Amino acid sequence: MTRNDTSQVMERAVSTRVRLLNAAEQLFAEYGFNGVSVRQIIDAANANLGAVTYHFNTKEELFKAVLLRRAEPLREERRRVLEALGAAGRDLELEEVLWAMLEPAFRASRRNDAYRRLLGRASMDPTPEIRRLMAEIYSRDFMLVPAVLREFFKGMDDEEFHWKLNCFYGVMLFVQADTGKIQTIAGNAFDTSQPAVALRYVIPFLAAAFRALVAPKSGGSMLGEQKQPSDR
Amino acid sequence: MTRNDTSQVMERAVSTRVRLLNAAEQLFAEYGFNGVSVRQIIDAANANLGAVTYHFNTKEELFKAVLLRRAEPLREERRRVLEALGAAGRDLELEEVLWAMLEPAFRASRRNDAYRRLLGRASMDPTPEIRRLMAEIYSRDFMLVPAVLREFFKGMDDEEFHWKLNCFYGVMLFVQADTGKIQTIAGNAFDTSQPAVALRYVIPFLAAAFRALVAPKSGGSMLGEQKQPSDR
DNA sequence: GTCTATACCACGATAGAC
DNA sequence: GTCTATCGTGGTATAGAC
Repeated sequence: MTRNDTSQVMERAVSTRVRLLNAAEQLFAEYGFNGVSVRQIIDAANANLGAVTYHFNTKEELFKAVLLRRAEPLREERRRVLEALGAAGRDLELEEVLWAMLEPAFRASRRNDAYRRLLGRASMDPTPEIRRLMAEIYSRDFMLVPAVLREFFKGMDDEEFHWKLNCFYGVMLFVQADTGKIQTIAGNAFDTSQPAVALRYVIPFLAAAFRALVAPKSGGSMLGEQKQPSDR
Repeated sequence: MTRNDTSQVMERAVSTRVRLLNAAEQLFAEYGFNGVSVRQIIDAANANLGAVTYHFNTKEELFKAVLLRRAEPLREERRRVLEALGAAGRDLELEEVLWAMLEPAFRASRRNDAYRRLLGRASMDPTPEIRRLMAEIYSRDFMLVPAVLREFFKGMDDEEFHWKLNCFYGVMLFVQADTGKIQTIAGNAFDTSQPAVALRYVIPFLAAAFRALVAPKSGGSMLGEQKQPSDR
């Protein structure tokens, strides 16, 4: 029946809501939240300005919806990879745990490559509203990393552990964000978009860094002192 | 004479141009280029909208002027520190070179604490215009790091060296940017604003990471492969 | 319920008065 | 050097078509 055929075509076509989410994901990833106008998004999605208000209310809630669509699958993937490692029934290596944290976030596909960059870039965005939003959506994921890694460094004091975590996030988010800065040094032929290659170099980098010894505070390490001791 | 007194007061007062630069530096550091309006800046600087056009032409050129004011002194400071190390007349340690790269950028003072965060945050900004601007202003500084570090790892192939550089920038810029993300894990009492403390932990982290061995490509490193060892 | 058309005020940029 | 008026565009809100 023609009516059936027509409705099937309608169902196969992507809804306005999803077209808006897809266009917003691409554009926010490329230009940041404040670098994209709602009108750019509706043009790319072939939609009307009011459709954004109807489906998402505000630009910020559209941004949030873009993130939420992928957040749960990513969380699930991390959980699955960690469990698969644990199922081996032996003590895990630090490198394996780092892999479980990074691989799901680094992985690219036709569907979520924009999300990978968006996640990295939005996580480094200074805007207070964006920072609040990221903390709201991803706080559980943030907590997973220290919870799992702390086991490997039980003797380490909190200050050192937190600084190493801080550096860890810098590496993870910067590689995810893939802003092209390294290409200004290494040249445009240097490809940072392949997750398997990234993991090959980032994991040994981070593993060695976490295992690094820090000189005890009392010791007179020349590195910790100021050059001019003039101001008290 | 009252005229003299008045003119001295006038001279002691900061010029509109400098008030605009100071206000813009603070606000851009906090909210990012696109997160601040010119009208916010002129309110904070007690200036008029037209004064921005007169002194800087556009918002983007005001942003550029904010960066340029501090860029040359920072470059000079890096050069000075490197030379002071070289003057010791011996082979440098990797840690000393890292210190020369990081300390001038991390150092905080009443005058440039906002600049430190602005530099880190703007360097991670995805907006194409900002990226172009940063490359234009700081390309020389970018090049200094690989030029100096390459000497320590002459046997390392380019791919590995560039990936390690990529991670290095992630750590440096994220620590500089000081976005407060780590505080959502470590708590608000965790202080990341002290350059001497940051250097104490970041330098051993990076030094160990740079020295880390990466398994050769041909070798069967389990980390480079997919999770399921089913094949073979 | 889903979307279109339109109006509102704040924004960046410009021209020109003072 | 400084300020005002104005233009096109931005995010948001709403009335109403379907």
